[in-house]
Amino acid sequence: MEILVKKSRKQQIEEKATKLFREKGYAATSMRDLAQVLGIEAASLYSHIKSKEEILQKICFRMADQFFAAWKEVEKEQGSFSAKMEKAAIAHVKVITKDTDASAVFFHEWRHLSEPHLSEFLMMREDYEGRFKTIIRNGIENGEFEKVDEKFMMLTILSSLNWTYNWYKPTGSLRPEEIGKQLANLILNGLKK
Amino acid sequence: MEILVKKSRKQQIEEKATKLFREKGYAATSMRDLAQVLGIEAASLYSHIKSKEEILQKICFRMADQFFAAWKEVEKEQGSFSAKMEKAAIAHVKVITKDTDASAVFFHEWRHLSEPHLSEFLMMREDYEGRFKTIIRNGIENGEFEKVDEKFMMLTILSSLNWTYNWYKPTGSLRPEEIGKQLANLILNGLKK
DNA sequence: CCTACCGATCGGTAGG
DNA sequence: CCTACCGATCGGTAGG
Repeated sequence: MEILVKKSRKQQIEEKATKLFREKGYAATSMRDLAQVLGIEAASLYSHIKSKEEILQKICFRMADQFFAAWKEVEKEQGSFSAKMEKAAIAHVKVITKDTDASAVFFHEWRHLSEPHLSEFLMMREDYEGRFKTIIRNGIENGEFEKVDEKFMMLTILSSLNWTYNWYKPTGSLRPEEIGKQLANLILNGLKK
Repeated sequence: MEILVKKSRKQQIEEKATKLFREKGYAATSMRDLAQVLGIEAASLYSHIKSKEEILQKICFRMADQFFAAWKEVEKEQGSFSAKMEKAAIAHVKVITKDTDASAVFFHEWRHLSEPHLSEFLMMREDYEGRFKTIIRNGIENGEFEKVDEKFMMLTILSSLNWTYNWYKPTGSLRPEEIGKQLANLILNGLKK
C-alpha cells in the first residue's frame, strides 16, 4: 500500500532538477528546461529557490549526509574486518539505490559547486574515504587481508560500489542489501572458485 | 631521452580542449575558454576545427578505437579464463593510463554527442562490454568461476578498471601493467587471505 | 506564478 | 589568425 504525500513545489523542483541534472548534466540544464518540465515559467522558479546552484548544493550535501548517517550501522559491527567491510558495502549501496538520480548528480556534478561549498564537499569525501581506508589498514595489520596499497584498494572498492547507481533498477530481482553482500563477497573472495 | 615533435595547431586545440572538458565538463567549457588557453581569439579556432562537438567526437571515438585495438592482445591469450581476464584488465588499464584526461572525457561527456554519433558510441560500448561478459560466462560454464550474474560482474569489473583514470599518476610507483595485474588479482582472488 | 525584461555570454560566420 | 558581429540563449530581477 502506497501512501501518497503531497509534495511541496520546492520538492517537485528539486526532484525534476535532479533528473535533468543526471540526464543532461548540470551545466547543460537550463532553468527554462526545468521550468518546462514543471509547466511554469522560468522566472517563477525563483519564488521557490534562490539560484540554480542552490539546487545542486541541496542534492550533493543531502547525499553526503545520508552516507554519513548510514555509517552508524557500520560502527555497530564488532566482528571481523571482513564483516565490517560487508556492513560498509551494504550501507553504501543502500544509500545509492534509494535515489540513483541524486547519486549520479552527487558523483558527477559536484565539481560545479562554487566555493566554499566545493572545499567543504571535498573534505567530507576525504573523511568518508578515510573510513574505508581504516578498515583496510586494520584488516591488513590484523593479518586478515592481503598486503595491498590501502588507497588503491579503497578507490577500487568504492568505484565498484558507486557504480551501482548506473544499473540498479528498483524493479530488478536483486535487493540493495543483496547487492551490497554480493559486492562485498567479490571484494573479499574474488570471482575464482 | 624525449623526442619533441612539433604539434599541429589542431593537435594543440584538441589537447587543451580535452583538459578543459575534463576539468569543467563539456557543456561548461566555452570556445572562448579554449581560445584563451591557446592565446588566440575564439573565432580563430574555426580555421582549424568545424565545431565544438567535433572535438568531443574525436576524443570519444579515438578512445573507443584504442580500447578495441588493445583487445587484440587479449585474443592472443590461449590459457585459462583467469588468464584471459588478466590480459583484458591489463589491456584496458594501459589504454586509460596513456591519457587520463581523454579517458575522463570518454567516460563522462559522451552523452553530449548528438545523433547519429551517440547511437554509434553506445553500440561500440555494448560490443566492448559483451567481450568481458563472454569471458565471465565461459569461465562460469567451464567451472573456473563462481556462478554470478554476468552482467552484474562485468559492470563491477569494468567500474573498478575504469576508475583508474581518477587516480593514476605517471609519476607514481605503479606501472600500468602492474595496476592491471593487481586489479585482475583482486577481481579473481579477493582481498581476503 | 506571470509578463517583461536585463546584461552577459554562448557557438559560430563573414570577410579580410 | 584577426575584427566585427550575428541570433540565440543564459541565470536572474522588478514589479505585480
